[in-house]
Amino acid sequence: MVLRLYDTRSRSKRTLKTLVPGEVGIYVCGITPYSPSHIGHARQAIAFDIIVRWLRKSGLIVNHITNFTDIDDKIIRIANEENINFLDVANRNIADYFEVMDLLNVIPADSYPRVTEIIPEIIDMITKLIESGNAYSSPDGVYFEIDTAPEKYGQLTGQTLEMVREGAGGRVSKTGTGKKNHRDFALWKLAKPGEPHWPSPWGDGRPGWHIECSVMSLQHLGEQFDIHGGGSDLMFPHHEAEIFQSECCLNHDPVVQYWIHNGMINVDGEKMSKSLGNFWTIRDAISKVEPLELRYCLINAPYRQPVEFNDVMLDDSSSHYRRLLSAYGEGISKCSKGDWRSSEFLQEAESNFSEGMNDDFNTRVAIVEVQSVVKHLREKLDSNSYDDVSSAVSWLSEFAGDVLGILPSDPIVKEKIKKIESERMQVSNLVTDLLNQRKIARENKDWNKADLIRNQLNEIGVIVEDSPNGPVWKLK
RNA sequence: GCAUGGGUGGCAGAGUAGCUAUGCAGCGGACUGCAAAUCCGCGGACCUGGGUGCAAAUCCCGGCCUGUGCUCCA
Repeated sequence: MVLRLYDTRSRSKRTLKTLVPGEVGIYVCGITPYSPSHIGHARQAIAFDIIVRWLRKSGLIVNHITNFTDIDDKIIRIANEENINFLDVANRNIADYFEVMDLLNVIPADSYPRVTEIIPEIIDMITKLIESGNAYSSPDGVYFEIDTAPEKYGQLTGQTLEMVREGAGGRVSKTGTGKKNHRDFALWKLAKPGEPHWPSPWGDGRPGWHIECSVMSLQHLGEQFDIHGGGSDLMFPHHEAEIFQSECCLNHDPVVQYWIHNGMINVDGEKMSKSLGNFWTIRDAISKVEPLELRYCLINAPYRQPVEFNDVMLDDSSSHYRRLLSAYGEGISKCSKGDWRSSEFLQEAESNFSEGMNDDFNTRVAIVEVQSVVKHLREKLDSNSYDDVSSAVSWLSEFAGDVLGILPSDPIVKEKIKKIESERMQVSNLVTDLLNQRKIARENKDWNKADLIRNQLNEIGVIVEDSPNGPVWKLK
């Protein structure tokens, strides 16, 4: 089967053909750790997590690199405010990132390079860019000179030099300083008093924002590599700057074969941002729902679309998610996994699922198939046909679990079931007693008393459901 | 202003020419004393004006609305 992905540069879906057959290198721009991670970071990490999972599932050996920009203006500002070292700010937020990503079931990248660990390599690349005539040193730093490679402008956003010249309007004047041209961007910034800095041939300072990614991708993935990803808000200027740097330094065109960008999160129809006050950290969200419910919510739309996020959306997706998990949990507690390939229905579901994923990682289509298998599983559970239950469970484990990452691992599911069992045991006698009383009341058609007992049970956290085979109860 | 996406039922959101998307919500039914859970069924949509086609939500042109980018941003 052929995997097609949407390439921002060509603005079309292209068949994935890797530079080295059977292997794929993917570089994803990570976070600037100046504050605890928000759900936009979660959406991005989950989107690329699933992309990587699917590439692996397709038989490719994946090398996945995600970076941390652990030095920047905002990190410095916060460090100064709190009177601590800038690395303390970065480190605590990186720790937070790893913690929440683990909760969200994001498989770690193969490497997480940090800017502060590759300063010599950055200086090397800047040196090369000066030697090749693409960069120049000025009184306040080193800049990349756009006019040395004008043909590379606007490859991702479609803008031309003229457009920016005109459209920049009032913004042009405030960018000045040592630049020859307002469109040039910084490779090395000389330190102002009190700022963290590293020595360089051009004076003490620190790297500009874009150069790190060119250096890191080169280091880990080579002079040319397959996929470069990131949020759509990074297309300009960050990723276009990377194209200038990498291609001019390495003399390859293109360095990156496929550019893929995830959509933003909207709240009330607008991009989530701190200034609008419509901001959710990951911890905000997972204080309301389980982490995997959040994960489920964030893959409801294909990765390129904006995701509309609010309480209602979160509630909606968690209610379906619970249905999925309860059917799955019931399934694995009743029988071991079988072989889904023995079922025609499940083969069909697999085929639809894979077709969706191969069409630019369409998780929405994939979820529809998951929903349909859950429905199928419910039917089989209700009719006690355990061969079918065990094959459906194995399908879900493979696709909803391994590929989409929305199921907890079986030990955790079983642990949870066990925990619930033991909690049940603790109240079991009391509940049985009350249920007997209720049974008698119901037999006497004393509905008031029966409902009173049900309310009483509800207060101690027990939900009673009357099935055709008598009452079933569970803990909230 | 320029660039680049999008406008599908109450909500979310697939679908690029002919065949029920799907989920949540709603309605009806089964089951129930009621409720819950589960199952079955139903209704309801393709921004607008033209064009091409036997056939258009789907292709082409115009209009309107809207998101994002052009400054740090996942």
